[in-house]
Amino acid sequence: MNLTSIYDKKLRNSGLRPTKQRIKICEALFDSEKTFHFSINDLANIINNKSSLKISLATIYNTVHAFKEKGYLKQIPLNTNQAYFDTNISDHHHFYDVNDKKLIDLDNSDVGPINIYKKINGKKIKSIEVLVKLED
Amino acid sequence: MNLTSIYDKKLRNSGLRPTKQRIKICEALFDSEKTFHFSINDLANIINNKSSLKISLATIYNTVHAFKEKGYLKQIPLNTNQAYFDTNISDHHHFYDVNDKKLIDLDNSDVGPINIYKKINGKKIKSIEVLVKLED
DNA sequence: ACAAACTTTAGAATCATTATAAACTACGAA
DNA sequence: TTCGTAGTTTATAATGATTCTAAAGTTTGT
Ligand SMILES: [Mn+2]
Ligand SMILES: [Mn+2]
Ligand SMILES: [Zn+2]
Ligand SMILES: [Zn+2]
Repeated sequence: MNLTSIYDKKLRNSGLRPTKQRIKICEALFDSEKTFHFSINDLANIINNKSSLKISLATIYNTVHAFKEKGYLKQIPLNTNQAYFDTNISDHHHFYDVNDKKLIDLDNSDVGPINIYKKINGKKIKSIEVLVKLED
Repeated sequence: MNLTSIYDKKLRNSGLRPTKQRIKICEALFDSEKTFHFSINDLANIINNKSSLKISLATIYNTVHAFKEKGYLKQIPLNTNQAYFDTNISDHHHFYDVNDKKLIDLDNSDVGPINIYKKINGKKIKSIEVLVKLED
């Protein structure tokens, strides 16, 4: 089974029609071995520079949000003027280099176990994310 | 020594002139025992509802940024469309209730020690912030 | 082939934030 | 105290990421 039909199935299973735009966005996001971090504009450039089929920004926004809903992407909590996403959806954390403005993965194995002792009544933990800021 | 003259000194020591706008912003931020979280708009409402001296949004932005630079405020890393700040500048962390969209402090004592095993050459750790998302 | 539901898109709208530049204020020196 | 300068405030405009709109295009099941 080739990648395109895997994406086709992935999309169908999520209730999303496998349009050529969505397949192409899947290719840009999930073809590579390595995971990566990106802003919407990064992704638009990746896609629209390397191909003749141009995808509108609106579609890229729509698709990234849909993929985030479905759990195929994660958004990284950061104090920036634009949203950053991650194709690495495993439980993991981040370095943020404030000088170079770069994100670096911190695998779960790079961080000791995190214990939260405080409980809030009627609420349960959905995720725990650690942001480690780095400077020179 | 009253609060106003404490703020006066605090501002002078930071190289900021103690204008009536900045004193008033200090009062809104630092008079209370309790620390709190706020957006720029929250702060503008707090100030401009409870007083006859209206302060322009531009000044509030400028002052909040200046205070953040000086370390009198912290910005909280969050995926929201607006910046959130914290008058609690101690080392601490946050719950974010995704249903109620509320921030709750997690004191350092509420979180076990955090160990980061990965090192990046030439960089040092500036801060470690944990965001724990809560859901119902 | 057809109708319905879904999708894409250009362009407009929104809105948080930043920039501009003119009027105002604080402050030190004379 | 008066003056000059640097710093500050403000209304307003500009910016830019994101979302909305509605019309045109596509996919899907029958
Ligand atoms: Mn943010
Ligand atoms: Mn953000
Ligand atoms: Zn990552
Ligand atoms: Zn806090």
